Amino acid sequence: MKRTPKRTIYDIARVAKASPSTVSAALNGTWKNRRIRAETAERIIEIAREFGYSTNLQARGLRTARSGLTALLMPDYNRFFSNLAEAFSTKVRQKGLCPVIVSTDRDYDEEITTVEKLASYAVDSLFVAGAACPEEISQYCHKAHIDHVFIDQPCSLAPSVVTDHKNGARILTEEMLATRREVGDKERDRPYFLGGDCHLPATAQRIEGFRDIVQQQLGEFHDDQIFANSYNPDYAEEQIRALYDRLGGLPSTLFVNSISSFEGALRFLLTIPEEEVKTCSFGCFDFEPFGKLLRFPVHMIRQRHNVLMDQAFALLEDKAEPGTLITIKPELYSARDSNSNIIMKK
Amino acid sequence: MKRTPKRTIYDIARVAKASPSTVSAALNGTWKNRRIRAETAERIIEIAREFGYSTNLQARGLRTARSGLTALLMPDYNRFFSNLAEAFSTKVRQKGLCPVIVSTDRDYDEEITTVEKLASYAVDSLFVAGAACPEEISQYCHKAHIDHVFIDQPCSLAPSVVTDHKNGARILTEEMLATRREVGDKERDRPYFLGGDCHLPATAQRIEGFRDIVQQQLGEFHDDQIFANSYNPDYAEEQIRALYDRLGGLPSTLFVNSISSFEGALRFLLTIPEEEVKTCSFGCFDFEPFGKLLRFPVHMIRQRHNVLMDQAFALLEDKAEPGTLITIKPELYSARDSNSNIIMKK
DNA sequence: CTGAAAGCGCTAACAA
DNA sequence: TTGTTAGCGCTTTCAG
Repeated sequence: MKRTPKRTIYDIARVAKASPSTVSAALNGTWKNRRIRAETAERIIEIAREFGYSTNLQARGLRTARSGLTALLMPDYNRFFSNLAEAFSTKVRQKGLCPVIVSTDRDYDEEITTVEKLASYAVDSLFVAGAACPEEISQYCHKAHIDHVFIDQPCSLAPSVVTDHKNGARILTEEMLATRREVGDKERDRPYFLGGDCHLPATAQRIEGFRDIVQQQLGEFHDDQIFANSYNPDYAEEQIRALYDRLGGLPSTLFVNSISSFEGALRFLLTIPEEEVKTCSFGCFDFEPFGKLLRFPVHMIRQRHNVLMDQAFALLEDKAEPGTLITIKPELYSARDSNSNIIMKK
Repeated sequence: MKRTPKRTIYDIARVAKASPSTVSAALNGTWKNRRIRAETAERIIEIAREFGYSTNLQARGLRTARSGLTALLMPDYNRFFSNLAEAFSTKVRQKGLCPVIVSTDRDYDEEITTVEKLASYAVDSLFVAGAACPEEISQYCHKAHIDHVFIDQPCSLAPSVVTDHKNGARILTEEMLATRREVGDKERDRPYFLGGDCHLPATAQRIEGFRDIVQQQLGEFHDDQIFANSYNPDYAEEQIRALYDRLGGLPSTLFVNSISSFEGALRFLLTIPEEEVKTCSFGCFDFEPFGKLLRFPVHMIRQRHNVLMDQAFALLEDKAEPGTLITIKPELYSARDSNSNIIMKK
């Protein structure tokens, strides 16, 4: 059954009446500098084709101390990271390299051991998205001489590319205010911010942007307009219910931070009449295709996964300085652009 | 800056005053059979720890003609495949191996070249999900002596595990019928099937299951209850609109095949009053968390990605025969179980 | 223009 | 109980 004992360059060399080194050079393109006769090279390449030869990448890797593997480390396969993974995969394959994607479940130890394992395979470079412990990872990579870059969650010891949360929040807030209908009640006409964790940088920056615009356009802002103690959908559900009860209705403007919080809010919204829901101008700092298909308008912010990835590759190629931080303004998906029968101001 | 010229077993051997082979054995567990003194082994392991030693996996791979890499090939990162990828990743890491996930965009050539590349890395085994060309992939794997298994899209030349579409459709149809409210109009009370491609096996099997139950419970069935010429959302949108116009309202039971078709249907549903939408019993042969958060009941079918993956691993471990086909009954997410204010029969 | 030979780091016979 | 040794398949000086 061993019909294919796997050909090597030695087999080819024998048939081509050339030496292994010549074959090697011919096959991997180095033959121009080795001044090998084009004719010889072509002959070798032809034989290799006939043999169905393919380079043993482990052998090459052992010899060159590289591997042709490019790795992406990420927490899980939620929509955003899945999109990142897809962009990554495409890019890496275009370069003729092999993508290795490992998810580590936001687990500190898993992240470290995974990086160690990847180093053992001599991956050429490492992309780290949404890391739990960026600094440790970066330290290890430096020690192991692995080029690396951070995405979404920055690291002070390496180049990073992240979403511009503050400006994203500004844009979203502006759009919410531009499309809202005031109800004439002071309390209900104040914009509210729901969900996320204000102790985490991403949420904190979004709150900043939100506050900026609110203050600028409405003149005043109070901290009790913010409910940001958890990403948990249950938290969002509770808070919006409480708010609804207190105000005697929905606020006219609600900034929902993340899809999970939006899910919680939606669970509450199911319990009140559709007409009421339609009176509120919603913004969601995250993107979910189904958001366009609800029976009320929702503006959404989408992280540009492709741009983030492109920039990450660029940072690596340019061998950017450790501290380098690139921020990418996210995209607004305005409910105004949906072709739905949603009701808005005017 | 080359502070870490990377330790090898030779470095350890020197310090431990042992031979490289002893070190090797001690470090990879083979030392029991090699009858190495426990004391020696421990000493070696200790030194390795101090050195921060880690095995060069490319060298080991070259020597053993294996790699410790386990690969998953899939079309893209949609929800289902992302879930598969996550299950895969977790399982592989548990085994101490390294997952390699490559998406090939449903491209025939990409699939083949990717398999070739993976073979060049001597991956230990290959999981292929939703393949465009299963047979070719399998042939190549056989030639290259790579253990492989197919998921979702079966292959006659290798073991496969797929979803039981027919029974899934039965379950879904039963649930839709059990929860529907008839409107008293003969035409509108016939169940309809929307979306998918009846020339593809998956859709064909779902139609079979749908028809089975409809015939069994309602006695009659006509082919014009089926609209299955495309997965495109636009197609679904058009067809449901036409149906609505013809019937003078929604049917009381609608089986929507796949999330993309559901999206199309939803676009139409946005254009009619909520009260009308609530009169229809919807089923979707796919799972989407937001489906539970709509303002009307939707029963959903979810492929058991974890079970599919578990079975795929089992097939490989048992070295299952080439023709082996395992079918997995999918899961029903009944709208009856959602804690929403949806309106149903009774 | 081309070949010989060393060696990447590891494992597994085979000796001892 | 341990050491010696021969490669795995490739790339890369160095010598022609």
